[in-house]
Formats: sequence, structure tokens, C-alpha cells
Amino acid sequence: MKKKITIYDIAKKLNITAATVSRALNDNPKISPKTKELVKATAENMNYEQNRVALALKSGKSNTIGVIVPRIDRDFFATIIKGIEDELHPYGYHIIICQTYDLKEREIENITTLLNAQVDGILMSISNSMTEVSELQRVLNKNVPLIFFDRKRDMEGVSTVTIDDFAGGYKATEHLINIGCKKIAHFTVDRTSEIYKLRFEGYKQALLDHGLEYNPENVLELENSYDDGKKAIEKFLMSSNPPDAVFSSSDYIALGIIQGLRSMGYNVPEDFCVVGFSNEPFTKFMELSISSVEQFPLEMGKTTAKVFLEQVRDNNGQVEKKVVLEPKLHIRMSSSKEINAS
Amino acid sequence: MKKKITIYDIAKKLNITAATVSRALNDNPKISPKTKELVKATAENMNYEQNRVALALKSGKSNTIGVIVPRIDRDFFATIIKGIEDELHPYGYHIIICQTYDLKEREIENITTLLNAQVDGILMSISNSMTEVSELQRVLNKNVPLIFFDRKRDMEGVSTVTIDDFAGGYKATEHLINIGCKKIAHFTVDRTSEIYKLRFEGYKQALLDHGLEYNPENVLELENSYDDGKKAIEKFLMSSNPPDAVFSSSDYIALGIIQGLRSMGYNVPEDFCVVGFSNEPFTKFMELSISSVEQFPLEMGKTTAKVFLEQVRDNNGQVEKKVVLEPKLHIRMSSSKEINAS
DNA sequence: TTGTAAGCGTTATCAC
DNA sequence: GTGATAACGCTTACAA
Repeated sequence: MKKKITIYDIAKKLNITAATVSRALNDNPKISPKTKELVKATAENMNYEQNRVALALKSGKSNTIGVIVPRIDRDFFATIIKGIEDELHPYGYHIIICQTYDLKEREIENITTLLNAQVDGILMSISNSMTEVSELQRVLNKNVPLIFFDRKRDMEGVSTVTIDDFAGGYKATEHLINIGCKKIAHFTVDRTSEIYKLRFEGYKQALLDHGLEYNPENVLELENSYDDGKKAIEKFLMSSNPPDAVFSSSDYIALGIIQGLRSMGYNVPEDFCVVGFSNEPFTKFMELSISSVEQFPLEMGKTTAKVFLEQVRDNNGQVEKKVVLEPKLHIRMSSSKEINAS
Repeated sequence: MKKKITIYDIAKKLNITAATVSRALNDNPKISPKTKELVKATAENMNYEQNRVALALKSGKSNTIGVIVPRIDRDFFATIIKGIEDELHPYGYHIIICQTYDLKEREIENITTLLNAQVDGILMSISNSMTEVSELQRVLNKNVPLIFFDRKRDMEGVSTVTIDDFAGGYKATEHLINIGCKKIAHFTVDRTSEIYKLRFEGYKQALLDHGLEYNPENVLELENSYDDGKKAIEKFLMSSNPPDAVFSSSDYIALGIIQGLRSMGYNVPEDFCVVGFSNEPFTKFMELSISSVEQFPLEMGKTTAKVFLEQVRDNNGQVEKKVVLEPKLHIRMSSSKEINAS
């Protein structure tokens, strides 16, 4: 039972040729119904299973697509992957997962292995450190569809599925203004990354549009972690004229901020309001729930998959798509001054 | 730039044969250093990249392994996958992700496609509904290593990496007893699944070992969801002699329980203690943090990968491994009567 | 040290 | 309708 059955085995058994078997299994109309049935029956009988590697070599299509993310153990990315898988599974595609940990070398390496594996497409969230586009050009040179989601870079021939990060930052900040916050700080991550840059710009614009002063000193770039958020706010509050709210581009940082505030005796939301970004599950579950901007990762994953499918369908139409999803602000306890939680 | 470069292309350019090119690229010692260098240089130059599909067809090894989980957007599974990827990536393996949503048909389908894709191994958390082992036998028949993690089934030739669920249930229950709870209920999920059965048995044994009565009426089987936990506890509390604690085999149910308790005016942990299972991130982040049993998913994933690697290394030694990890109880606010939170 | 040729399992292009 | 054969890109005996 250890040997794998090929179409030759079943051809031999039936005294026909492998070509006929192949045709019969693929429902080629030129094959008589009689042999078709016979072949299918014996194939079933012998536990035949098509070797898709051989098919991939022959056809150049592997029915496999590569997905590259910074890391998989973040709800945001896991959910995107789920969306991609849900959408692509019915079409017989497999998903190969690669993590980059935001390292450029890992990203290049992953692209190489995915190309070598003859994937039919690469869907990726490009890492901050990926500065040269030349490596990505290799993908396009091989005629492999490339699509960015969430973290993109502008590149000819590459479709993107992102969220309107500017609008997200704007909405969050405007909300803080509307509930009466006067001095709103912004905690963010490395702004060479477009997503953080745009959220920041949304923040800034909201301030200006509402006649508030924009002061660069109120903007802090941190590592994307709980600890850094906590430390940063504790330091910040020591200053002579501390803020009364923070819009954070990261939920993890927002969480740290809130814990820091409470450890210093501040009441949230009475003394200080906080809004995060990403709508990570814990923001909702916390007893003092955190306001956050939802990015709809499931929809983002599904949309990315759909864009890929379209691109494959009419690969002549090389027009790149730029899908931008609208973020949604969830107002919760951490910023509920007059308005109620939702 | 659209054509893919093969070893033939570079052979032609150098007026040698493809075999020599192949050997040179693979550092075959019989090739002169001179040609080796030459070949490697021109390969680099021509942007050659090995076609791993051809290699897979030739060698029968795809350097790809399949991972099957109920769903990827649960922190527990995402973290396991991360552990597997982290461990296997250095060895050049790719990970194909499949979701089953606990559906038997999906599981069978995924196994078929993975086998057709010629994966070098399948690591899976078997779903509750997968009653027949015959489908899984197909994997072994093809000589493809099969390893179960977390949710296993006893099967000859299959290694398993699990957690000691019995110990987890026992520890959680014993802790509740130790802090003075008198009537401890148990909320669980479908106990035809071994993990839930064992957690239940640990619960039962702990009661008996401490001279407490075991009453089946205090055990409820629910869907694994927040809503069901909330509804169940609210109903339960209506009874004449309600419990004063619940050990839940699911963190999501535990979360629902706590919200239900508070909506009915109970104080946690003063009036009622709760312990969950899985140590999902939110249990820690909540202001009223939830005690929970940690399953060490990262370690579980890594261990599973290691067992796979060992199995591949000495495939003659067909001895199956049974690794059982020790769970750890995290005592937090939801069950901190006399003892302090950790 | 290198060339020749077969083979991995399919499918596609000719023939008949 | 079916058979023979080449081809996908690579590795590997076997020769030379």
C-alpha cells in the first residue's frame, strides 16, 4: 500500500494508454462514455489520486498562492488570512503562509522561496523595512500577480487593498475633539510606514480643521508594544502641561497608556480619554473598553483574494486596482465623556 | 523578461550540459572549482531561480508541510502555527494552512488536497466530528508523516503533542476548592472531543479527591461562545441552590459567565469565582482579569514541528512519540479570594 | 571531470 | 475514440 498509484498503473490494468486515462479523468468529450466510466471506476477502486506536482510542472500553475505577513499571531493578520482562505478555498487554491517579522531579509527570502515554489500569486503586507522595490520587481517579471494589503507601497502593476488610514486618524481625533478634549497627543509607530504616516496626518488635519494647535511635541513615535505605551504616558504626564487625551495608532500602545494612567491615579475617561487603532479583540473585552478604529480585516482579506481572482481571470487587463476600505470608529468607555458607549 | 530561466538556458550560454549546471549549482564535488564558479556566476547573472516544482516531482519531496486547524483566527491556533513556522522555516519547509471549521467534509477534503500537493507531512488538530480514522489512514498509506497536536485521536503510527488536559482541569478545580468554593460547576463543550472529556474528568477527580460531591447536574455542555456562557450562567443562577464557582473549559464561555454574573449583580470574585481555559490574551488584559489554564501554544507548535523533524530524520524508527505538555494555571482576579493575583 | 539519457506524473499535439 | 510521443525542469546512474 506504500506505492503511489499513477495513471500508468490504471492504464496497464485496463490495457489502454495513460493518455486515455488522463482524458477520461478530465472528462474529455472525445472519450466514449463507456471507457470514461470504466476508468473512473477503477481509479476510485485503486485509490488513485492526482499528483498535482506533476500537473504544476506541466501547466506552470500550482494552484497555490503565497501570503506574506509580518507575523501570524496577531488577530489582525490571522483574520486577514482567514478571509483570504475563505475566499480562495472554493477555487481550489492553497495558501502558503510566510512571516517576515518586519525583517527585510526574511521578506526577500520568502519571496524567493515562493517564486521557486511556483505560486500563482503573492499577496503581502509589505514590511516597513522593505525599502527597495527591486526585489518585488522579480515577482512581476515572472508574471506572478502581486497584491499588497494593508501595508502597501506604490508600484506599477500592483493592486492594493488598504484601509483609509487618514480617515481613521481623522475620525478618531475629531471624536476626541467633539467630546471636549483640549490637548490631544498622538502616539504612533515608525512613520516611514505609510499606514502610520497617514494616521498621523489624519490626526494633524483634524486638529487644524477644528482650530486647534498642532504641536509636534505632542507626537511620540514608539515601539508597537504595551510596555512602551505605558512608559511613554507615565513620562509624558510629568510634563508641566500634560495632554488630556491620546489618539494612539496602536491598540497595544493604547492599552499601555490606560494602564499607565490608572497607575498614576488618573480616571479614564473622566480625566483623560484614549482612542486606539485596530479594534483588537481585547479592546472590546476589557471592562474599561477601549475606543478603537476598526480595520475590517476579514473583509480586507476577502477583498484581496477577490482582486487576485479578477486579475487572474482577465490577465490581459493589466489595470491595477486600488481598493480603499472605510474604517469605522468604535466609541467605547475609554473616550465616553458625554456620548455613551457603543 | 517574462520567460523563466532554466538550467538549460545557462548550459547553452556556457556550452556545457544541463547536468553539469545542475551539479555545479548543487556543489557536487566532482565538478571542477573553475566551472562551478563560472556556472554560479552566470546563474546569478541571468537571475536563475530553481524550479522547486520540478525538483519535487523528481525527488518526491516538496519541502512543504500541511497544517490543518479548525480555524486560524483563534489566538491559540495562530500561535501554534507560528511555533510550527518558526521551527520549520530554517529547514526550508513551507507551511500550507487549511481550515476545517470542525467540519468532517472539510477535513477530508483538505487531506486529499494536501496529499495531492505531495506535502512531506501533515500536522493537524483533528476536529471533533472526525469520527472515522479510515480517511486518515490514507495519509499513512502514502508514507506521509502524520502528527496530531492538541486534539488527537489514538492511531497507530501517529505521534501526538498534547497538553495534559486532565491535569489542567484538576488544577483549576483544586484551586477553586482551596480558596473555599463549596459548590463548583463545570461548563464545557462537546465531550466526545478528548480534550474536553479530559478536562471534565480532571474536574470530577479533583472534587472527589477533596471529599466534595460530584453532581452531573452541575456540568453543562455548551457551544464554545461568549453568548452561550452568558445565557447559561444566567439560567443557572435562577436555580434554588446555585453554585459559587465555575470551572469553564473555554475562556470565551468564562468571559460570558463573568458578564452574566455582573449583569445579575454578583460580585466576582467575592460572591462567585471563575476559572477559564486557554489563557487567551483577553483574559489577562481585562480589568477583572480571568484566571485561566495556559496551554503554551507556541511551545506546542514548536514541539510538533520538532517531532516531525525527528520522524523525518530517522524514518526507519517508526516509533510514535507521545509528548504531553504540562499546563499552567494562572490565578487572576476572577478567582482571587484569599490568594493574590499573579 | 563532464556528457548522455532516463525518469518523476501529467497533459497536449499529432497521428491513426 | 484512442494511441504514441514529446514536453514541463530537474537529478542521477551510467558512460566516456
